[in-house]
Amino acid sequence: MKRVILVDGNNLMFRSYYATAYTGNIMRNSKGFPTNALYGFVSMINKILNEEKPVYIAVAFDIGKNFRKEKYDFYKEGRQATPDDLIKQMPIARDILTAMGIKYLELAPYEADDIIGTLAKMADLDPEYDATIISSDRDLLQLISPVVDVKLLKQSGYIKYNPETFKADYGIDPLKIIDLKALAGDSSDNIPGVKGIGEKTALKLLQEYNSLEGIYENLACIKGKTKEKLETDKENAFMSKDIATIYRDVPLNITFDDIIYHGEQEDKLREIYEDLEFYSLLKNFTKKEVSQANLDFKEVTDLNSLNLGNEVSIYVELDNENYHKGNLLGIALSDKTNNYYLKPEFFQDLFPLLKDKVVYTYNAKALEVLRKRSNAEPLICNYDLMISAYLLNGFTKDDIAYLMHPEGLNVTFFEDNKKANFSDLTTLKNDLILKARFIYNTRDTYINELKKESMYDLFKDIEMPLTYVLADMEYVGVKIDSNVLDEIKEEATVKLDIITKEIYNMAGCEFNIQSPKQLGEVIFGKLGIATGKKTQKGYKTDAATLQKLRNRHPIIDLILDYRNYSKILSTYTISLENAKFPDNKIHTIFKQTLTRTGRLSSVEPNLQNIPVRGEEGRKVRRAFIPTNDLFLSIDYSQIELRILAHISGSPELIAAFQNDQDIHTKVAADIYGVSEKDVTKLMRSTAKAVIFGIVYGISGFGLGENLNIDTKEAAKFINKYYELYPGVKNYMDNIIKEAYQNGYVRTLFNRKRTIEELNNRNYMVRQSGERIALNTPIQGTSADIIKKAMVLVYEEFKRQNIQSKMVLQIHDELVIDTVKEEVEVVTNIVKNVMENVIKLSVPLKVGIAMGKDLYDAK
DNA sequence: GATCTCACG
DNA sequence: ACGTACGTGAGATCG
Repeated sequence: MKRVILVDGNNLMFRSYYATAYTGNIMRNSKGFPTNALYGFVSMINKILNEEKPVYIAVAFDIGKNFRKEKYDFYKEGRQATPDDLIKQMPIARDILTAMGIKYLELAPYEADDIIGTLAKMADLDPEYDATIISSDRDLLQLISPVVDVKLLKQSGYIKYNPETFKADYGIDPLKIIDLKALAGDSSDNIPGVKGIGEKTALKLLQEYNSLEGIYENLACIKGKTKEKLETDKENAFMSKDIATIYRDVPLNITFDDIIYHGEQEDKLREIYEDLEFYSLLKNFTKKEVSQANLDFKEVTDLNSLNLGNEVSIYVELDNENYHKGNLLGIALSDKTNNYYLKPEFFQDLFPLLKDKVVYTYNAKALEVLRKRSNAEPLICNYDLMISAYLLNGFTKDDIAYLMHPEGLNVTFFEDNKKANFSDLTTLKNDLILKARFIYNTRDTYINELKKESMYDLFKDIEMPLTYVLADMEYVGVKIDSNVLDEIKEEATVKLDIITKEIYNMAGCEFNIQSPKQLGEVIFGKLGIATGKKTQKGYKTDAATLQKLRNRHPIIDLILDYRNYSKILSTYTISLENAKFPDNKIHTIFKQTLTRTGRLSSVEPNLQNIPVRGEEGRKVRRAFIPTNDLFLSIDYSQIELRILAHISGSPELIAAFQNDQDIHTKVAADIYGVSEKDVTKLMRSTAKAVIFGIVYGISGFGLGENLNIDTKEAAKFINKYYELYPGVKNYMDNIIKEAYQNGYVRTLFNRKRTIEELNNRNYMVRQSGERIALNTPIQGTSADIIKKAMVLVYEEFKRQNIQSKMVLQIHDELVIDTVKEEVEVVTNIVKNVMENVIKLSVPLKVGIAMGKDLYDAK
């Protein structure tokens, strides 16, 4: 028996498109061409090829006029127009199939269904063949026969239907799905059916009378409203049946030999994937030939022979993304005319030769840390490609290969190189040369682009110098007292042991408390404490949910305790200890090119989320100790609100800050209409929540959830706030309008964020885009401000030969590892710089704390 | 690898 | 009727 695979291409494309379209950022290549539907389509086809190992396969598409529309004018009316972004991808799907060696079929005025129906009929008639149809469209189920089955695609996986399984599920024969539609109609195709009859009634009728014809012949036996409905819509019912019937005699003039699977033409497929930038798929190809553009280079064996021009680009490759521990693999240099490759051993001695050059690089921070590690002479790069690419496109990944591939320069991705253990030295050298050359060649373009986008100052005066500040902070690191961590670990372990036993005892069984699934079953199932909200896989068991159930059962408090200690144990003792270097310090990496707002992030480990709110967790801060004498922590007081006051120009808010009022108390007094001295704690904290929410674009519902109050009451607070501070409301409306007009928003320092979500067809996604538009200028400006402050503090420390070291930035806070003799001068410098880094219509204010460890310095 | 949960500003 | 607060990183579970 020969099996034919028949794929509903249209269905696959639509499905793939809508599977990801709602999220807002549909996948595009660097030229902005949409690729999301194609990516899903290709994945699906690959899966089919893998699972079915087909010999005969065809993919059917809709094309041109549609004969059903001719017959029935309202066919598929009311359907939303196919999005442009999807239409554009349709022809490429065909190209991909051709390159894959798969035949695709299309013929006007027929639909994909009809083509599949015709081929299925051929299989029905030819004893040598049977067929499998693949689609998520239930209409195709009518084609099921003893030799034709259907794989009906579901959200994940599929259901395979043959005549028996279909009947078991639906209670009718497959062909009767047509009659089902004739009665129940189909809103997606705008097939009317009989008004008032749905799937349930239709199935009952068909089980009794077998077919549409049978039903009408026995109309006399049918009672009541159903009968009336059937009588009224008889004409529609038969017309619907006609429309719903797949046409199975499309004049394709082919035989099964015409749809034999030929296998892929790798070069053609690769070309398409490269254009679409489907890197993960490209990786599946057998060993790619060495980078296409081979460049001439000289391998330097004697640094004296190196004769560099005035402008030089440098690229270094490490065997680890973590440059605090990675080893150097090779060095490439390019100047105006030449390319050079240098072995790692030349690294240290290279720096004196670069001293008076204008140096360009990719990831200057990594180079700088590496330089410090090898004690080489200082070098300040003038231009960094990683940073400029990030400023121009917030989605850029931290691998130069992603910038080069769209230009046809197919250097190996870091990930792949790592998997291959960096074993291919020839490719490595060649790739390195291409990278150095690329940095050099694109520099002017990027600089011009930055200027055009008004971000050159941000780049030159803030981000570039900041790279060196961050490199220094990371390299200096933060000392860890392992004894403190051990104590906390010990305590947490003991506590967890006790709590675990108590929980098991109360639950009446042992289970994995760390598994939300099992925990949910115990709380909501076994113990029946409440009717829980559901997540995708089970019940919600997060702290906010559990908090509300605290008085229902003593186990809840135990679980909250358990979670608290287990977080401390795993993330803040064990992992932190593991992250410690041999010098007893933690050297985090501050990611400078990651966030969409301009903030930094901190990884390996994250030092921006060390516990502070809860007392137990906060003790972890005792383990962070200064290398010098004490920690000084200086943080901005309510910087985001001050920025909101400034950019909204709200006179009330500005005045409040100018008078140095407690803003939460002031807003509470305003909202509740009482004098400030009568503001209670609860009123103040409610006002605080409202104020925070406003900055995020909160809704009444969200605030209600947060404060555990009624949605309407929460909405009242929000509206009251808008009334009191119309300038804020005005800002919100304007920035959103502006964002829709431009497609982006900017910070005070011109940092730009494009917001694709605003063009999304999904209302929720657009709403989210609006909140982003409203929040980004605030959060982003705050990030700009502290970044500039860091640069200025660093420069001032240098100028005054300060030995104290900036070691951490936590968004609105700087932590200085301070020499005790310098406490006063350091405090003054940092406070001064931070408060005066920019002149706003409200003063910037800082808070100062110090102590022998990070616990006290807060 | 996706999901849930929780730590921070 | 819909779903509902911005920006992050990381650990544990589970299919």
